[in-house]
Amino acid sequence: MKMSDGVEWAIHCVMLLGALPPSATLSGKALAEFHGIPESYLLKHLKMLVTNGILESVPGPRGGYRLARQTKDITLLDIVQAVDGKRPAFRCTEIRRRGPCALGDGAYPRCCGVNRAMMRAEQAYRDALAEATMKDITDEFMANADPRIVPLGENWLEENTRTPKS
Amino acid sequence: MKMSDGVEWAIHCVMLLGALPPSATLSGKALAEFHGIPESYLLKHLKMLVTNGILESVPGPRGGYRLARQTKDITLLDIVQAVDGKRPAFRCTEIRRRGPCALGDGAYPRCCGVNRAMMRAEQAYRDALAEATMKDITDEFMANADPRIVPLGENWLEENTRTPKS
DNA sequence: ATTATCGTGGATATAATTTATCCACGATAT
DNA sequence: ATATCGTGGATAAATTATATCCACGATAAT
Repeated sequence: MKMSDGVEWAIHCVMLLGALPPSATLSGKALAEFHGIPESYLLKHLKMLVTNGILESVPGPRGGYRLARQTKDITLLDIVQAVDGKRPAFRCTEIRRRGPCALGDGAYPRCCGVNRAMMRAEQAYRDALAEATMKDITDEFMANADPRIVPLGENWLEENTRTPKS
Repeated sequence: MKMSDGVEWAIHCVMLLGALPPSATLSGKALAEFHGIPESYLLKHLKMLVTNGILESVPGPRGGYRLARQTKDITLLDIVQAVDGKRPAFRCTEIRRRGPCALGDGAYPRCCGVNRAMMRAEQAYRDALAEATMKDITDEFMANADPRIVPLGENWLEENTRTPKS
């Protein structure tokens, strides 16, 4: 069971976009370069973040991506579900209805108990992800980062930040 | 993110083996037939359950598989980790160390905060799985199953159960 | 107006992983 | 001796993840 690498990319992109002034943007190209990841594939994931209301996109020159809401209102769960989808990892195939001892569909009014137990565990996972806001993660990152990184990042942002009219 | 179908197969196999008398076995073929799943692939997963000390295997005629310990001492976590492995779903690729603003390895003494948050969520998931014993799941299944299934299952078990010498 | 920049969406290729099958082998009970 | 059963390795097929490319519409600068 492996989560898409795009989730990690998306989280770090949201972190970086959270450092921008209001309404400013970063282009997909800039986001890819900053993180050293393939641009053409990252765009797919950024699009999913736009579709799910986590990012806004601005077309045209000086356009790019920016946060659609504050980092305190974006959780890891939001990003994971936007990029990796909302389908459960465990997919019940109704094994109990197969084989020589199975009965007709009417004999299984309740959801399979195995499935219910797995769903409970996945809910605990989602609850924990929903507890982690991007603001908390970003703050923790800034508090513990090597001091040399701050001016580097500020300098880079200054060169790459776009400010569209709208 | 999808979990291997083998996990569901393995759980139901453990459930069925839990209904056997002590030291009795079911062959891989019988387990596959009962659940209507491919035998040759199921054997791979059964082997993992043996390797991880959840099942015991008995070779030779009248051989097969049986539980290595009681269902109350087997949790969903045991089976999930045996079949699907113990590697985390989220694998940090250290994105922070890439790109134009990255520093040398010495600048990152602590584990990435994103990774730590994801690990916390996965730990909550594992905790929930460890709470679910196969005894609980089996008991719940028997209590809620259609009454017609019980004699069917008992009959099938009687025909397919093997009792090896050791 | 014209042009260059940028995100969107679809089509498509490549790589990795999952799923599935097969066969030779050793162990064991009849 | 022989038939049954699990083990382990090799291999193939199917599915999913990863990655690239291009035509298109929108926008800002000139």
